[in-house]
Amino acid sequence: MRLSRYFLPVLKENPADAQIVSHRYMLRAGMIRQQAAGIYSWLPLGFRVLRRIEEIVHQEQVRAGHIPLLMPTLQPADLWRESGRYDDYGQEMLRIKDRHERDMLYGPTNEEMITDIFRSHVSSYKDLPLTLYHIQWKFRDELRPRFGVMRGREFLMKDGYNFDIDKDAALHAYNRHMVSYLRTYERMGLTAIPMRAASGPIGGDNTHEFLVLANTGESEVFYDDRVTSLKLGARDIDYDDRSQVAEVCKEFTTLYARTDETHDQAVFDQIPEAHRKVGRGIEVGQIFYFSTKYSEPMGAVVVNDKGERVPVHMGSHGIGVSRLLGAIIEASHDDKGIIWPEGVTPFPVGIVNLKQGDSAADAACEGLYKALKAKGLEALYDDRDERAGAKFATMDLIGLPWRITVGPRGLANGVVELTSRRTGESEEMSPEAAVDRVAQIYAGR
RNA sequence: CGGAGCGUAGCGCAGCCUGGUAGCGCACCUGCUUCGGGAGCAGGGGGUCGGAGGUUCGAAUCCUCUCGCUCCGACCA
Repeated sequence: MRLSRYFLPVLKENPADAQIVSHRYMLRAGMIRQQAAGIYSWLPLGFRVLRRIEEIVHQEQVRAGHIPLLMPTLQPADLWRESGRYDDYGQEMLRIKDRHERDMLYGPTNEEMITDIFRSHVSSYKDLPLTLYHIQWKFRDELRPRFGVMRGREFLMKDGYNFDIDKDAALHAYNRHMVSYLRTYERMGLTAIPMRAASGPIGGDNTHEFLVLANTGESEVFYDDRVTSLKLGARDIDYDDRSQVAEVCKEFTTLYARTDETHDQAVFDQIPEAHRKVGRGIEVGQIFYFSTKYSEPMGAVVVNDKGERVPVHMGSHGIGVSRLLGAIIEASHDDKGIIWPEGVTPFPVGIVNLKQGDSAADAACEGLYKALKAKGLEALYDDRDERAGAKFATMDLIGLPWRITVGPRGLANGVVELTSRRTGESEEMSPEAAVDRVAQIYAGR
């Protein structure tokens, strides 16, 4: 993408309403535009990152054996009357009437609807296990939206639902989700710690929240800091292998890590003092096992191998997709702007032409741009007629992890500069070498 | 929802107290100079002062109502 033809409305000054760094940078980098309290348009740069995050979530869900579908944003109230949540949910649920005065609602979550789909089409234990998920916009009419996309009213969420014949099978689904989530967050360059959580209005007694450590987080967290060095890495996981998956979960949940909701000071005090940490975290996901809470009232039953009709065991599992943008920025930025991890960056690399109009510089940039494209990498080429300082400032702000700087001075020696946004370190090399290096960095992305 | 505050150009703000017909910086447009970390000079365009009533010869400014947004607290992916 050539910046001169892109739509990237960056701001030099900080918008007054943005209180936290991720919100400020998302506005300044031209990623979002607020339309109402807690409701945002996604401008091209923000939209690219959102799509990228969504893609990673999809890939890891499918890898775990979960099946994508898509349910609507608007739902009939009757389904919610069946589960009893139409009255329980309160003002957070946006209620709407259609032209025939039928009660509708903008879905805050989809347990009822997925259960309805399940009960109409599945009737035998032979069709289990089954996990369906979607990534869809939700609306929760928060009392107080704030912090940009971190706490919006409209937000994009991945929500998945497992249907299993018994508790053991459902707990395996729970574990499978935990592992797939760990992998999902790692691919985004995040350390998200599973912490035992309290169940909210969704219900259930087995639940973990995934927290990204950040001092702007809304939850207070207590943890043994050795959890932060646990990594899933590239290990090969068979998601159908119950014991292997359970082992991974055990590895990641044995060390103490809890939010203020479930914190137990007595247990916490037993951690060696050097590892005992109190901090703040951003909740980026949550998994639940809630047994037959929805299947029973809504009649989601299957016939088991003895010919008996039994309610299925369910769980629901969510990842806040739009919130993740904020969380990633909170975890990865400096005073100049965002620093995108390679996994989610809107463009893999930026090209800065220091002297637009200089025939050698222009030609070198064009060559780099095309060579990168040939390797499947779409660079953001700053071909504007701006001074070097303005171009650097823009690149730093929008946070592309790698930058190739091209100027007449370097070209006279046959080199361009490859700079890491994270470390600020630069290395001079030939344009061909720069392309190869970038391609190597993104190999297997 | 309880408490506090703010709505004046795309963004950041001044003007309001003490009414007299709207201003500054950034951004934008034109020209010249400049050009390896947000350039300088000159010129220019853009605003129903959130909205509706009211007071007044006259309202961004005073009064009433209303809408929106933000912050602190209690709740949530």
